[in-house]
Amino acid sequence: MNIVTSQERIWQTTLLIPEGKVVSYGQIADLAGLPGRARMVGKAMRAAPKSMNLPWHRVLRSDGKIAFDKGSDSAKLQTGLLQEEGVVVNNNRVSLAQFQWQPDLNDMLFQLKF
DNA sequence: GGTGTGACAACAA
DNA sequence: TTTGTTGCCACAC
Repeated sequence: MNIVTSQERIWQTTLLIPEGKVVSYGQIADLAGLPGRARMVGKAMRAAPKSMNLPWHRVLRSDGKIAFDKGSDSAKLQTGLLQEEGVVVNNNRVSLAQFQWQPDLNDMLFQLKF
């Protein structure tokens, strides 16, 4: 009886993404407890109401590219929002090695700092 | 309940 | 790097 829909879990997970970081659709799905359901994430983003202030712009494809066509308005908007947060976007794509969010592990490493 | 579709991912060439 | 294929699952017909 899981009354909570998949997309609600996806939204909650998406809200956890820190500024200046990005994640892939698959990663969101994974963190939301829905491995392999990357496409559901896209649908959830589309269905998400603006009022919840969802950071959808921090969600990219697995290779770091923005999910929209380069020329589209949405892609431009997303690029702008990311750059405002300090994320560098080149030719419609982001360097995941530099900006991909690594939950918990990131904090752990930061605290340990050997 | 079959079929097509989708803000995706992994893999091959 | 780009393109084509296949797997994935929810949703609309």
